[in-house]
Amino acid sequence: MTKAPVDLDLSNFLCFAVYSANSAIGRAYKPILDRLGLTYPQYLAMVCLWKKDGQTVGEIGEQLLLETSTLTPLLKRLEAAGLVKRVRDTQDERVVRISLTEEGRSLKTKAKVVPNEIAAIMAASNVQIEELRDALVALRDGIKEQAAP
Amino acid sequence: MTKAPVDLDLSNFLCFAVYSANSAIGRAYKPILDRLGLTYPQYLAMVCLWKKDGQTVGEIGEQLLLETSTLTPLLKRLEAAGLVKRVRDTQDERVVRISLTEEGRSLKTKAKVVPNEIAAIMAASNVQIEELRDALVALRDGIKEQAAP
DNA sequence: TACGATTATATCGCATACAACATAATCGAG
DNA sequence: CTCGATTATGTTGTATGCGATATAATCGTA
Repeated sequence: MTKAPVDLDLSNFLCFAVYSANSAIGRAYKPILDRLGLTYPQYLAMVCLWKKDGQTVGEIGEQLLLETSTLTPLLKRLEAAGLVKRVRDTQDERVVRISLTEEGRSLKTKAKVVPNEIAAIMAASNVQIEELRDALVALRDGIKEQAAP
Repeated sequence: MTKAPVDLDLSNFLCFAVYSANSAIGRAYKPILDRLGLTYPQYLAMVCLWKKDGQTVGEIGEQLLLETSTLTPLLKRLEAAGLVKRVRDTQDERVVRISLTEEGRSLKTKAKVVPNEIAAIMAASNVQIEELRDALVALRDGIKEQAAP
C-alpha cells in the first residue's frame, strides 16, 4: 500500500536534505563564529550557559542532545580557552558544574549580533523560517519517541 | 527595522532544529545501516555509485557536498570492506574512479528496503515530507549561493 | 616545447560525534 | 549499615568533516 520510491536517488531523500542543509548552515556560521573563536557546537554550549550559568554537564547534554563523550572534551576546550570553569559539585561529587568566567560572560555581548547575521543569510532563501523550524522539531521529536522505548 | 530575537534561546534557532534533526535521523539510520555494515555517509556514497558506477572522487563529492579530505578516507574504508575498487584513470592519471565490486553491487538488493524503513519512522511525525525536503533544499542552496562569490 | 598555472586527489591536524567501557560517588533494599 | 544497583562523568576507539597544505598530472601560453 505504501508507495515505494521509484529509485534510489539522493535528491529524493529527506535525510540528505537535512544532512546537506546542516552542512551548509555550519559553513555559513564558520566565518561569523571564527571572530568569536568558537566552533559551532561550542557556540551552542555557550548559548546554553549564557541562558543559565552553572549548569551540569548532563543538563547541557540534554539540551544539545549530546553524549558526555562528546561534551566533556568540548567543555575542556572551552576551559582551555578561558571561557568556562569546570568544578565538581561539593554536594554531589559525581556532578561537574560549568560556570562562565568573566571572559566567557563578556563574550555574550559580541555574540549578540550572530543571530542577526545568520538570519540575514537565511532570509535570502525566501523560506518560512518558523514553519521550517517547527516541522524539523516535530520530525526530530517524532523520531526520538520511536527510539526511546 | 529587522526585529532582533528576544533572547538567545536554542529552541528559537532554526540552525539547532536542523542540527538536532540531522542527529536524530542519523541515530534512526544506525540500526538499519548496521545490518548492511555501512555508516550513514558510506551509505550515501553507495547510493551514488548504485545510481552510476565508475564515478570519480570529485563527482561523488559534488553530489554529497563533501571535500576530498573527507571522501578519500571514506572510500578507502569502503575499499577495505570489499565494496568498491579505487583505480587511477588511464586517460588522466590525476583522476581516481570508484567502481563497485560484485559484493558492492549485490548490497544494493539488501539496501532496497532502507528507504521504506526510514519512511515508516518519519511518517510517525506527521510532517509533510516533500514540503519539508523542498524547503530545506531551498534553504541550503540559498546559503550556498552567498558563499560562492 | 618549456614552464608556470590549474586540476584531482591525498595527507595532516583539529574538532566533533557516538558506542562501549571505566570509574567514582550516591542511593536503596534488607 | 552494607553492598549491589544506579548515576554522572570520563576515556578509548572509530568515523566523519573541513581547512591548509602537498603532490602529481595536465593544460595553456609564450
